[in-house]
Amino acid sequence: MKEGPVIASVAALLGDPARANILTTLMDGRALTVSELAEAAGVTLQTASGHLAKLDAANLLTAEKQGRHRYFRLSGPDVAQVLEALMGLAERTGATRVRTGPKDAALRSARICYDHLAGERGVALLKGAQRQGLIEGGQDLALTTKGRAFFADFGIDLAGLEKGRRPVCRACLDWSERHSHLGGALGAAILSRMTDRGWVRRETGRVLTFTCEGAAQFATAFMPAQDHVSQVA
Amino acid sequence: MKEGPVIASVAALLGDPARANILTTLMDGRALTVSELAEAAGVTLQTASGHLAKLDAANLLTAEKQGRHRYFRLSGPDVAQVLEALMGLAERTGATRVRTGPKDAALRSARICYDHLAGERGVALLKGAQRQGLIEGGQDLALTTKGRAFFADFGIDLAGLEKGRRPVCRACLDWSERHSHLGGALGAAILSRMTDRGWVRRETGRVLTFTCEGAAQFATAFMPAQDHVSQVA
DNA sequence: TTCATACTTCGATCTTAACCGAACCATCGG
DNA sequence: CCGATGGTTCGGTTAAGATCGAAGTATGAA
Repeated sequence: MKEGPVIASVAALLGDPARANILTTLMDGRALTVSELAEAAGVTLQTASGHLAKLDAANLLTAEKQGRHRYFRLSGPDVAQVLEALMGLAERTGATRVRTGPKDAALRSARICYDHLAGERGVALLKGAQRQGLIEGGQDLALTTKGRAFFADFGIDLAGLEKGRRPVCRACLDWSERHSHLGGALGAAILSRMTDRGWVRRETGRVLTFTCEGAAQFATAFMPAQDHVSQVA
Repeated sequence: MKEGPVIASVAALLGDPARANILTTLMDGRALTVSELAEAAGVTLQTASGHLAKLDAANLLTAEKQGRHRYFRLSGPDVAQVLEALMGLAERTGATRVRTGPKDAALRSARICYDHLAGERGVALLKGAQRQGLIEGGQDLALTTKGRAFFADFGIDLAGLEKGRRPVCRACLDWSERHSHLGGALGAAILSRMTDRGWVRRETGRVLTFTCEGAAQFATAFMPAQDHVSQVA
């Protein structure tokens, strides 16, 4: 009738457990096949295929055919952002399950949000960068000249990033912490450099684990002369 | 299984047309009775009562009893923000209806987003304030000293706002425009002052209309020496 | 060609939940 | 105390859609 149904159709799409599983699985930014997603969602191949068709029709996913596989990925960072926002709401809702497993703790410590670092470490990264005067602004973020030098030194091609359509700095609200972490092209580039250097390793799902040395270097780089983040098992 | 269901339960709540209608009706920040919401959603009283109970249980709404009425309102600005975000997704989804009625145009021009100004005018307000150097930052917004003087002069008690828990400046993504408008305590205060002064009138639903004089004063205040926003019927 | 894998489409079943009628509480006005 | 209005609870109906088995299509390998 009014404008309600407009949001209802999207929300209904996200409201099915199988589809929600598919989407959250894709939140790490990778592209997965139908069978992989079916497994992740806990449904059969046919069922998953149907769900993916719907999500694709709604432009929440993009499909890519390679041989006899079809790879699906989130169609953009904005989709991931809405999903994170919903997780935040879910937390306040009380729907979040009480049993906080070990994997959950790992997730809170460090995880991938689409293609950048999230969780405690992600929030710490942004806070540290702001404290050091590399990035300024609270909600609309911008690089300082000092920051430009720092990240160039870190091995990031800023000019290249700025050519793209994607915003360089973007504050992305973290559902587990209550603060923002750094998204955007820069956030993605930083994570990419960190994996290149072996600071961090991708586990199953969205979990990221820092190597022992990686954690130390991360700390000296982004939060010098400051308490380090407590280690989480 | 995974973490999907966490978001699924919330999303499913938003995914029913009746409930979506209820929520979007409440997006103007007012508190409405069960019967009013039933009417807005196009369902009977009993049905609406059931929906409201669910939304209340999920902490998306807060209820307030007054005599034999029960007033419901959104439980916070963050709920409204998620709803706006979903509208944004809906647009990209193509689910947005093609028939763009006259009311739709009015909505795009100026509307209430929870308790602050949104739509073309809302975006223009923030842009103007930034251009004049009253507010700085792109995503995390902050008042400049010049801005503090300006809004104090505008009749806003900044010290009072800063005492509250609510962030003073907050960028809120606009679903119709593609830019942010100003939310937070300051956004709410500005709209409040504008209605006090008779610049703007609240229509049915979320629509806001500027008086002729109000539009002029709005323009001189926030976008001096610049093209004015085109008038929308 | 033939077989196997990856996926889609179709059809039937079955669960969920939205919906309303009717009856039941609560509050207000007299 | 009574009637009227606003809201909730209950039960039965109904419609939507999630699910999977089975059959069909496309790609790759042998």
